[in-house]
Amino acid sequence: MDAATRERFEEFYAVVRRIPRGQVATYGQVAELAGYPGRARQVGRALGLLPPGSDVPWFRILNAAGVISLPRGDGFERQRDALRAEGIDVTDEGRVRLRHIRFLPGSE
DNA sequence: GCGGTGACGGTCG
DNA sequence: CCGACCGCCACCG
Repeated sequence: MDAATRERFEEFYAVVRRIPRGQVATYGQVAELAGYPGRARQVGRALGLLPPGSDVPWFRILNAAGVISLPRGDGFERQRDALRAEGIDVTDEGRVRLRHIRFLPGSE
């Protein structure tokens, strides 16, 4: 991984850290806010590299449909539990009401 | 270097 | 609501 990529991933993390408790954002939104529109895929890649116990709230990131994108399994359940732990309604399928809890810059 | 893969997403039908 | 297509890009075999 080159320096430019690491730098970009750090910028993604910085955006994710700004998302308030109880709110969520989409991969594409994080990429856009970081200044890299169209690179939603790399946001997922970056979040996947986070070590356990990171201060980056990776679990507040969902896909554009408002659904957890992690494949079913331990990771999927950890994210679902983390969201519920902060009062967010999440269906067993991992869907939230995006329109109601989406992070909107400026409404912080 | 090439092709496939995947924590993605907008557009169309 | 769903699937197909295409654009995106780091990583892997």
